Amino acid sequence: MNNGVNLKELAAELKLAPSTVSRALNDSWEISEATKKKVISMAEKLNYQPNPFARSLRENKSKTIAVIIPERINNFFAQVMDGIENIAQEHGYHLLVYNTHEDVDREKKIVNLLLNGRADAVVMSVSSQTSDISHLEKLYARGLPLIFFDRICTDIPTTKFITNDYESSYQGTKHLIQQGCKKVAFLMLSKELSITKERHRGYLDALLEAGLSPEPAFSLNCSMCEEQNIELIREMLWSNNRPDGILASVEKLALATYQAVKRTKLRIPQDLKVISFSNMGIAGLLEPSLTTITQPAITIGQECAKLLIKKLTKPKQNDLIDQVITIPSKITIRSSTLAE
Amino acid sequence: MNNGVNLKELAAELKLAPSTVSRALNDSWEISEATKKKVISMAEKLNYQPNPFARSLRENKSKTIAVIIPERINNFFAQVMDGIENIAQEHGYHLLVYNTHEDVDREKKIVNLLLNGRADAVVMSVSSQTSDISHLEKLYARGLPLIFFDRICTDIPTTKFITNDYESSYQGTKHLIQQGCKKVAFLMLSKELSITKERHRGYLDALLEAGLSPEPAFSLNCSMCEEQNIELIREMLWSNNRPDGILASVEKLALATYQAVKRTKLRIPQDLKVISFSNMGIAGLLEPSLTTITQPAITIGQECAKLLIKKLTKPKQNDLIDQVITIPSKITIRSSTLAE
DNA sequence: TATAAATTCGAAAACGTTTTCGTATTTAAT
DNA sequence: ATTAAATACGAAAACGTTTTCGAATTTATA
Repeated sequence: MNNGVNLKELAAELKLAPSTVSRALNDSWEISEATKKKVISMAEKLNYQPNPFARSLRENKSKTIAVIIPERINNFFAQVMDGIENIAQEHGYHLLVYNTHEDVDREKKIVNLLLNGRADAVVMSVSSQTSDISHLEKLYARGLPLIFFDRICTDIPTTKFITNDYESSYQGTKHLIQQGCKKVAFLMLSKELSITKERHRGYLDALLEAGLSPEPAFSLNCSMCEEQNIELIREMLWSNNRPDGILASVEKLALATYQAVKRTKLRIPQDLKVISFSNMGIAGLLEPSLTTITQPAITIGQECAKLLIKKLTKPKQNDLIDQVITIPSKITIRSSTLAE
Repeated sequence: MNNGVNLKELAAELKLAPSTVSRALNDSWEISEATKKKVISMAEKLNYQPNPFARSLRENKSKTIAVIIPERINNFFAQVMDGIENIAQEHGYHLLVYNTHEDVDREKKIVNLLLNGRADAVVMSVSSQTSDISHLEKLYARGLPLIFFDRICTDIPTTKFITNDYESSYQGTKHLIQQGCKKVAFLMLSKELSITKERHRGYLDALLEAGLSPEPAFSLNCSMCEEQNIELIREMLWSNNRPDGILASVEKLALATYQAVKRTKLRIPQDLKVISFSNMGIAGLLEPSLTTITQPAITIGQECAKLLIKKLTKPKQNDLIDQVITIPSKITIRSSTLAE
């Protein structure tokens, strides 16, 4: 409401020109130490707060980064956000946060909102329903620094941060096989997602290497609806050719699996072993405790922010070159994959 | 980077004055329908995007709401955020999100950052370490619309949204007693917090009503350190005068309790019954499943945003009067409080 | 001592909008 | 036909910064 004192008033109080005061506050070499001190102390006394919009308008930058995630109630994305915020706060950047709720239309609207330069850069993970990427291409063409993480968009030539999806999935599947599984199922959110493609490849390769033939029906394409997923999994578990192991490519599908199992007579891990990509803090408190592939979420967020801020502060030297940077996950073995 | 076409260029293309174009786009009555159509179609053709900072500077508002929470990896706060974002998106508002990590110093820095008018309003839940509220008073004095939720600041005369903390806690404690508990402990994050005060009152009153004398040692003041909390709780459970029931005033302390119990020979619910304020989606998947008091998080978020936006769009008619609005929680009884 | 260079500051433009004020044209009223 | 009012638009100011350009004073150089 009341915006306090502005630069002109501060200058008048000091009997100086606004330009001088501005330079003094920005520690310009053109201003003597004596006046700098006077200006700064008066600014503190009057509690001067520069208007961010005037500054943004003039400098054509907002010190703001937009973050777009598909889900907020999600340990992985929440941790990434914390990582981004860590670095951003350190450098005086603000965070505009948007949740697409896994909805492409919402994603498009949000991306279009960012076309006007409200944020200096965008870091995002695409929704599971995103196949048409014209909105992202438009954003990229606009020249706005753009970084993807986790669920990346391969066709946009910029830097992406992911975990070792293929390798982790391969190792996870291998672990299931080593624990005695013969029929391993793979649970995915959407075939479009970069992570499902890579993780599915790792899953398939591990099967083939073990001489197991991948059953098409065991690659289960789930939806966004929790209850639907549970029923889908339950049906698979009730079929006469049911899997004895499950690799969930995202956390929520592991939880859906646990719920589905509760609707059967099956026991984990005796009848069904479960491993999942998950950043749950309490995987050890589930019954049975869940074997997880944990992504380095905070690090991923930090690296995204670091790179972006480097690009923003030294635009000449740094370009977001078209590359995929991989930070490995960590497998934690718990009861859900215990051999008998 | 490239900001596209601006108002002046758009006006030149149309051979009109910038003022006319501005008015046409803002659907002013001073402009004829004919020119409005011309302007709008040309604006779409050239993909004109108004500069948000120029607009903010001129209008002295940013269509941005700042949200300050103490923790991001927290089901309750994540749900509240989703609720806020729902309403905000509907009305074209953007969300600046800040996480204090339960740290007062961080909270102060963030609040000071908002003093310059970057956001049109603030909705927040204070950190557990906040006792000195001078920074909040300054923010309030600044005239910025300010709303608290959950962890409120009673001394700031504005509108606050909470759940029925006292009543829920009272009922939760009563439930434990009804299930046979004679010695109920209360776990809190910090004595300063509004929610702990209210929830503790409810706890005490339920004990007194049942003729049970509150044991001071059973009101356990925990810290922010997960491991410390677990040990604190474990020690309490190992004492020769251990509680047989626990009411956790926040979710993370219930989880700490579960971890602590795993380090003892005790069983839930046979030796210890547990109930907790919690918005976990998977309370039913814990072993044993956790009896919860679930706050109407999404609704709280939505109501905060609704009220704030009403205040922002019709500033004259709406004031954030000094009142506490209560939206009741819901108790879901599960295995962790089952009587033998 | 005269001149060049360094130091320190001010005036004004610029960023891209919205809005106040003014004005020309058209329509209505007498 | 004359005047009043309504309609439709333009010129310019304003929002609060930063920065370009210029100028005055002081210091260094010859």
